[in-house]
Amino acid sequence: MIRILLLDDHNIVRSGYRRLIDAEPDMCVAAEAATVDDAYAAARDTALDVAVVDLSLRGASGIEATRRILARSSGIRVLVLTMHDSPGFVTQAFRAGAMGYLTKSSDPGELIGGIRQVAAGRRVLSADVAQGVANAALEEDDLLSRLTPREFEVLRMAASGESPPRIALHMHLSHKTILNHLSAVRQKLDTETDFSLLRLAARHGLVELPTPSSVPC
Amino acid sequence: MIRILLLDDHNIVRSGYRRLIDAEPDMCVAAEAATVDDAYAAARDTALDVAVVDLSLRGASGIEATRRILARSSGIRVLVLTMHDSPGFVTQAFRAGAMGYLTKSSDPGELIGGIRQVAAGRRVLSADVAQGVANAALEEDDLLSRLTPREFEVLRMAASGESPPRIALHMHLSHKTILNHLSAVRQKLDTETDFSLLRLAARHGLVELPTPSSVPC
DNA sequence: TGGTCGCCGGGAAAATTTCCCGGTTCGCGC
DNA sequence: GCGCGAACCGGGAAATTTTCCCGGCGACCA
Repeated sequence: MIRILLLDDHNIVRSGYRRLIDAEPDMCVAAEAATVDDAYAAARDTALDVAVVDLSLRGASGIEATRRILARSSGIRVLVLTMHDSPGFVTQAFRAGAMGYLTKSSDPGELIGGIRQVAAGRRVLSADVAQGVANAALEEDDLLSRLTPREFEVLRMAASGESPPRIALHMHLSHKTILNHLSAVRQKLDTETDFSLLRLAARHGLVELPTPSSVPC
Repeated sequence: MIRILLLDDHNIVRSGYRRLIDAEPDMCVAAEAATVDDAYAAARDTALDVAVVDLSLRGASGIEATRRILARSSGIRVLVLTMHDSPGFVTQAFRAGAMGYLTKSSDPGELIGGIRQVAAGRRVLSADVAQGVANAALEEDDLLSRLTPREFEVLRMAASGESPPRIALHMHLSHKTILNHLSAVRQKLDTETDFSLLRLAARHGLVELPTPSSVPC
């Protein structure tokens, strides 16, 4: 019998997983957790074989959860189950010690099979995700390093919401120079829209972005 | 017997919901869909009582789905089930004709109960969400709520990084119409730059933004 | 000393955005 | 039914912005 811990902050989603898993004769959900702390406590107090972990949790990430669960409990394996399919997440997860990575778009059968694989000590990776990882590993060099320091700085200020005139004022430059720099940035980073440019900047940690939790404005 | 349509682009999550629902004696999942188009087709071809709709779909949003489902099938009621708890989403959903709004953090019992309520023609709203909506309604009208559904949808796609031509293609509209919508959005929301517009959208939970962790180092 | 590079900014061409228009559909009150 | 307003679609022209190209400056290096 494979004993399983579910970590996902959505109650309903968790309940659904439980039904899926409990329907299998050789596995059962031994614990549920909505937060990293709860999961940590469960891993300490309960005998477990596999932890099924969501990455996008409120507060700390599933990566952190993975690390903490593994640090506490020696026999356990972690299977990440998330909506994200970015290569970055995948490498982060495996680096943190996960044994498997599935997206929520996978077949329910893949989840069941994946749990068995992971419990047996084998690695698991969604086919759709593997493709992306392979591509990223080949081509992806850090885009931001092509920017000159000045361009980098202008992008940082623009991405944090300042308007070009304000940036110019702040940097004691001409309005026009800022626009020229921004133009160069757009071209070097090959972005179609300013939206995608900002997303790129955010992905590289250039700016911190507001989260839905800070609603009032 | 309440006949239900599930619309969610995550296969595994959908399967979980199905288990939850099929365990009830008086309801059953009559159709599943991963895309708005599939849901539309299902609503046309199948006799249905309630549609359980996720808001964050790849491509078009659940708002759009809600409108299209309701337009096609007269007897059906829509229950939105999503991770988002921002007031903007809630008002958009009800404006599109939804009868209920639950977050995934709700109890599984609330989903079951909510389906029964909605099927009976009563409105349903998560307690946690109601709080936020009430606050937003009191202190100031939510910025995003001044947008029309169409503008909302265009903003959502643009903010998630799609280029205007791609959006036009996806929505079967003219390139020009998208630009006009975006222009209206910029004006209504009074943003100086597209960067600040995207930040605003992110703050209201309109899009999920990439985090620094998604880049391989 | 000549070459390259980053940086600054002006001016004109090119592209985009904004603005305004007419048309359609839908829902609502009368 | 009928008028009314609102949302929606999209074309065309004006207005604005972005891009492109330019010259000039200082720093670094072979």
